[in-house]
Amino acid sequence: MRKGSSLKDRLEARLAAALVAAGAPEGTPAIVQPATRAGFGDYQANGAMGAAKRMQRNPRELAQAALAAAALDDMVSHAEIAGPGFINLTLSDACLAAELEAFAANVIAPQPVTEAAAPVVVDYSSPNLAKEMHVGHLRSTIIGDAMARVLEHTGHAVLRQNHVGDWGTQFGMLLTFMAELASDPDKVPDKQPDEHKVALEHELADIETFYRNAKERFDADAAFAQRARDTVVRLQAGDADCLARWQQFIDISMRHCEAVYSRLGVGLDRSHVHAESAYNDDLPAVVDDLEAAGLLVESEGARCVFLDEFKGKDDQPLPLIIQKRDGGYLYATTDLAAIRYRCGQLGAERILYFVDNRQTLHFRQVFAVARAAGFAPAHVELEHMPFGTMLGEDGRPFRTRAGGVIRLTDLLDEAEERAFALVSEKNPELDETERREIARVVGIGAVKYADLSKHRNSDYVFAWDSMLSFDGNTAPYLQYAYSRVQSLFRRAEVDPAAFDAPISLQAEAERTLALQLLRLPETLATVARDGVPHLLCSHLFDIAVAFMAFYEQCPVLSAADTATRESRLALAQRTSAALHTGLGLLGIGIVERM
RNA sequence: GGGCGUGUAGCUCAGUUGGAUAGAGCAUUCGGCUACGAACCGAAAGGUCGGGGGUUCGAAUCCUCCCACGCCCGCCA
Repeated sequence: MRKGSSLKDRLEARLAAALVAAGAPEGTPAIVQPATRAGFGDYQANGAMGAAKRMQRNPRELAQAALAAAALDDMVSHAEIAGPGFINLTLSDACLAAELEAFAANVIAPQPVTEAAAPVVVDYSSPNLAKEMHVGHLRSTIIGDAMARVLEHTGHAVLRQNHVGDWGTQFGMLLTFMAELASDPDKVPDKQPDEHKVALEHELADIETFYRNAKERFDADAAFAQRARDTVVRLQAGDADCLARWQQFIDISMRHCEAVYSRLGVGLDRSHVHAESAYNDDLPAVVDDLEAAGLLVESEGARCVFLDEFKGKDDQPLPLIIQKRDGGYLYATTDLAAIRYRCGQLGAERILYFVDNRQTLHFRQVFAVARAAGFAPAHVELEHMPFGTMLGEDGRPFRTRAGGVIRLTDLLDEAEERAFALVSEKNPELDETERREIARVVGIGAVKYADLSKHRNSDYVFAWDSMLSFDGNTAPYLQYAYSRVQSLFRRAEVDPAAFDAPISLQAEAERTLALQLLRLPETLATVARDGVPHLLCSHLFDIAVAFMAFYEQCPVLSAADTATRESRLALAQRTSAALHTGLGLLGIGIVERM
């Protein structure tokens, strides 16, 4: 049995083969899925109906023939044809017990990277270093990070790529403002009188404010604006002075990001940064390649690629601008260079972009051009994994009353504060240090889960209360379930990591829990394929609900006999491992008590 | 004007290549702590799946037309 293969996959493979054996065309899927209702067993196969229709055969007969040919006796204790041709399957207790036996190896342990697997590149977070990270960066950062973990767990070599913006036009403005402050500290805007002559380093401690002040200068002073534009040119031409100041700014801004990543428990560090500027030297080569491929066209002074499949207003051809009239490059050029690098140097077989859905058209164009230019060979999958825009509670694109954004730091502070108040109320007997630590894990977890648990493609409304909710389908519920299992082990005085015992499923609640646990691999496979971690959230929630029901109905420590007690402890142990692993893949922490 | 996306319970959202009686959480109502931790559990109530038409054994899901909202459509990223 292959590690990580799900029960569903195995049933699917056997029934699909059986359908073919029963006369269906090669490649006919069995369409196995969890049963839609309890009375229908554990899994159902719906493929016979569609196949029979195409073959003009009686669907129930085909289903019956397939079921016989599949010979599922080793897995299934009861099977029947229902309705127009559903195949309803009930897994045998022996099968469930055997699966639970191998749980640690098949489900919990990461799948080894097999074959000569080419790496999957995950492009996520990618903040613009000109500004401070704000709540709008949560989705890309958190979802991308969870996906990187899930892909690794399911046996892929993953290369995280943080394509930070460090080379855009705004840097001219920022560097000019920096130079001005360095030479004349009196120009520091007097937001507060005592900040009048602060050092540059101190000023840069709040990048968001720094950016706003620079922008104000830019908008108000034409001479300043011109100097800013000149600075961009000098920077991109490699002027040593500009580069030094740029480096200083980038370092400070990167440190801000790293602080946020660290608080969020996001697995990004400097080794994953491959900034826009890193492609600077490649850009002329990208242009040359496009030229050589005969794709470049000059239009209104700019060099563009026009592809037939993209039309703009009035059916006019839609350009992808590669090089501006003034010779400057744009983000399309950098994105093409990145694809060229990731395919050519990194040898990627799949590249995932966790980027705002407003860039959908941009990526469709860039991908198409990358194919046409040969930067991305046909076997490489380029996938934009778009996510929704953050809206305010009025349904308009999000802003604070001051027209700004909410800094991630402030959101996380608020989350921890609320969690601390809650844990202090629920468990005042814990000492403050422990309550602080619990508040940190619970608060951050709640924020992350709020983002992870929704389908990434829908817009979402920024609201403190829903983001910091601790009730219902939230991270704290899952963390609570985990801490309850741990409590069981503390009382039983056994180490869950070392404990094991034969499992025998008697009560209905035990069987339900077992099935939920064993479905984890099929969920992980879907998440890895489609980039949808919300399915993992909802599955972990199902596991937690099943555990809570089991916990209510099935006494563990005071079970009637030792065998039952140990069997239930073993089931609890699987639950603990599943929650630990699942939350870990989501990047959400756990606590032993809360 | 064209393209992309969204529209499901009062609110926030699930719904996996079309499957059987559309599911959760919150809120509401009712019940459960001398109990392996009540951040919990059980139950009830709540739906013309934006609207019309079509495809078929079967549609929230596929096709078509319409409505509402959001985003994108040449030198920002």
